Amino acid sequence: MTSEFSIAVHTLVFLNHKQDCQTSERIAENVCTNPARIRKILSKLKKAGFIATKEGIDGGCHFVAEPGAITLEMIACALGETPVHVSKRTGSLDMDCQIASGMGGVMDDIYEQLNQACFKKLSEMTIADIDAMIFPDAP
Amino acid sequence: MTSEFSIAVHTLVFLNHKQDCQTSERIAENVCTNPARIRKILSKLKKAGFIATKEGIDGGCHFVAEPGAITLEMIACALGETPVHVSKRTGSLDMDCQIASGMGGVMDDIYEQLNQACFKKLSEMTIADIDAMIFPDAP
DNA sequence: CTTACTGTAATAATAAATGTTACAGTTCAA
DNA sequence: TTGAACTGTAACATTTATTATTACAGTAAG
Repeated sequence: MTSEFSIAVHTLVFLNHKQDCQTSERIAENVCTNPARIRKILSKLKKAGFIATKEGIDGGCHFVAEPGAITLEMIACALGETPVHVSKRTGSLDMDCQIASGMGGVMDDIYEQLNQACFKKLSEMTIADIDAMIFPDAP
Repeated sequence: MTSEFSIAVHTLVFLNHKQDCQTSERIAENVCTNPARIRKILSKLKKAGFIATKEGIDGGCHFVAEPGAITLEMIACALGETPVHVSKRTGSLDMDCQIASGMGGVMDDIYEQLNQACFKKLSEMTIADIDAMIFPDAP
């Protein structure tokens, strides 16, 4: 998982809380990163239909979805995140040994299962849930 | 998850299959990496009691545990792996905003839950299971 | 037509993972 | 008792992935 995911969740919680239009600069300030990175992430969140953006002066973005309906799984998907991933495969397909040639695929399967387990967990949490963790005394 | 985990599992399957003593060089060859890396990982697997090593000429290592009793969770623990981790935290504790100061901790909790889900999955797979995937026609 | 934004790409900097080299220590056997 | 073939471990180099920075074209409002 990259920090894009943390940033996206943070951003949505922020936009949900401040209902008015926010600029990428204000969001970046709250998240502690730079506006260009925020805009790149906003663009994916917009494609997924979670937020709406407005260009030009007085532009910015705001939350347009139902916070209780947006799960962290949906966000991770919108970003194309893979919670568990390993770049290097061990062994090599063209080796004349069932272990050396087969372990790469077997481990891929296992990581796939781990990802499914993660997505299942993420599907059980919504932006509304996170908001409630940050503001436990809200009405 | 780093590739150390894939290498460790591959190594244990390899050692389990070849019951005799194997050098780090042979293992490295099968895994497609270098002997020094293998030795570093073997040292952790040894501490966990999965293998025994022998120094000096004619040295090497061999599997000493019951393949059906060694789960992938035990291996991941022995290596100190964290399946899901994000280095950067968003926001900052000293900011005067509940979201900016609180999201870091909330996301840490979530990643912790994902890790638990992964470990649970990993606890359901043993070296014997992996061996059976590689050699489906074994007795 | 100027100001304050978004959208996006190119590039730079930083951090993490992996590979390489080196060498002291161990064991065995000639 | 010396040398060959290993392990164990650390230091360093390289590669790859992630994050930050800069830049600029496009848009909307006044």
